[in-house]
Amino acid sequence: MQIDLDILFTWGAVAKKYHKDEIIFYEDDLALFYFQIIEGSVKIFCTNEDGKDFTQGIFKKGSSFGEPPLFLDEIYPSNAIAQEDSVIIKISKDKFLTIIEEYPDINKRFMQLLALRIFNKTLTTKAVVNSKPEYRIKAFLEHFKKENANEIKGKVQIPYTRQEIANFTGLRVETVIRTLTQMKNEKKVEITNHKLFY
Amino acid sequence: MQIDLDILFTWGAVAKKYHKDEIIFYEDDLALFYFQIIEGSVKIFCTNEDGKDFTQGIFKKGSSFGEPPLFLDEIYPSNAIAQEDSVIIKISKDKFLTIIEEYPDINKRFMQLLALRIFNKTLTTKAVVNSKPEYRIKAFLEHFKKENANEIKGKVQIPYTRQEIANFTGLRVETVIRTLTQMKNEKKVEITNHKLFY
DNA sequence: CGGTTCCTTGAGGATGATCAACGAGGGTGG
DNA sequence: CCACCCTCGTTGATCATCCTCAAGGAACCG
Repeated sequence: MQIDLDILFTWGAVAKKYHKDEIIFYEDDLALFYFQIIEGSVKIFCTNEDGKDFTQGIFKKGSSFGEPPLFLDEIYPSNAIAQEDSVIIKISKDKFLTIIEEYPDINKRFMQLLALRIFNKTLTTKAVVNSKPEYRIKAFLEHFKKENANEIKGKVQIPYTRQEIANFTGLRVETVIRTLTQMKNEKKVEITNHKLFY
Repeated sequence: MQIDLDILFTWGAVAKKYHKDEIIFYEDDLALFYFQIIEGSVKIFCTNEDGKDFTQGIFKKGSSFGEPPLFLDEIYPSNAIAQEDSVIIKISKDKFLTIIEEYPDINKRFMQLLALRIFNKTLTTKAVVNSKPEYRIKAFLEHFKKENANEIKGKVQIPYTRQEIANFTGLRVETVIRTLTQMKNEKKVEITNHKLFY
């Protein structure tokens, strides 16, 4: 949970429903609100000139998203879309910034959150700039495992389609599939019944 | 200037000289200090398995670098090297975090700094994941111009070698050169006497 | 002038993208 | 229970392009 719901509502936040595939904000929109997910999930992505999507991140229940531009008077560098029917709480930028100032512990947690985002983006960039598909996919799997690090031991099922992995890694579906079967033969991943484990 | 030097010294910071090409920290080192450049410049970079470097950023006089892991008890995801003989002020992580708590305006500026880094990294990732060399280079040039945005009007000279541009974009030198001459023919950049203008 | 460092060009090869087609599973309605 | 559809996974053939390797030229500096 990012900011306590009581606090958000006290300061005048409102919850809004979004249908699956509804756009929450567009690239180049000015950032005017702080968003926090109460129910559902949100994908942040960019589209390049030839229509290929790149997934910058997926955010789940309890997470906030799209905060950085709020601190900068900037536009969004990516789009946000509801991946499923979702309920999202919104509060204006000004109020959000005030909350950040009023509550030192929230402030501190945001600093850590931003630092973590940078850390992860550094790793992502490093992985993605590397041409080799296997390296990119391994980095993606590693990252997923770390995020859901309940159990370091043992294989974890990867709950993404090949297409989604392609969008995360900047590869094409076919390349993802071919690389994964290769990795399977080399025992680097496990595939049972089309389901992927790492 | 990131943190006022008086404050840093009051809290027990020390300045240290680094020679050109001296490593300041290595990837996988635990982050123990806050660094701020008094004189010189620092390059943050990663090296991938086949020895190719990727430049994550270059920091100049007055800037801090390598802060995100301080907030996270994390290791560095990249290396830092002095690009020239430099003087860098160091202060322990604990003291740095204390300063952040004690001075609200410094806190605020750091929040903005981290937000800006995320914003830029989002753009970088977006550019780098795109296969087309021209797009990657254009994004790099755009970014440089924005950072040094004294004069939006008119061409700016790009003070980097082709190799450095290659390291920023994840391309090979030859590809950078060929793409640049192509862009020159299409009047997208200007090249005079091997010097590049955008 | 000799030695670096950087820039440039060409030829060839490796590999990911593209295009086209098909297979497999799951859900729905008749 | 079956027929249909829709999404997801898979495979093969071909293409485009960036990388690689090799060589030489240009600028700069002591």
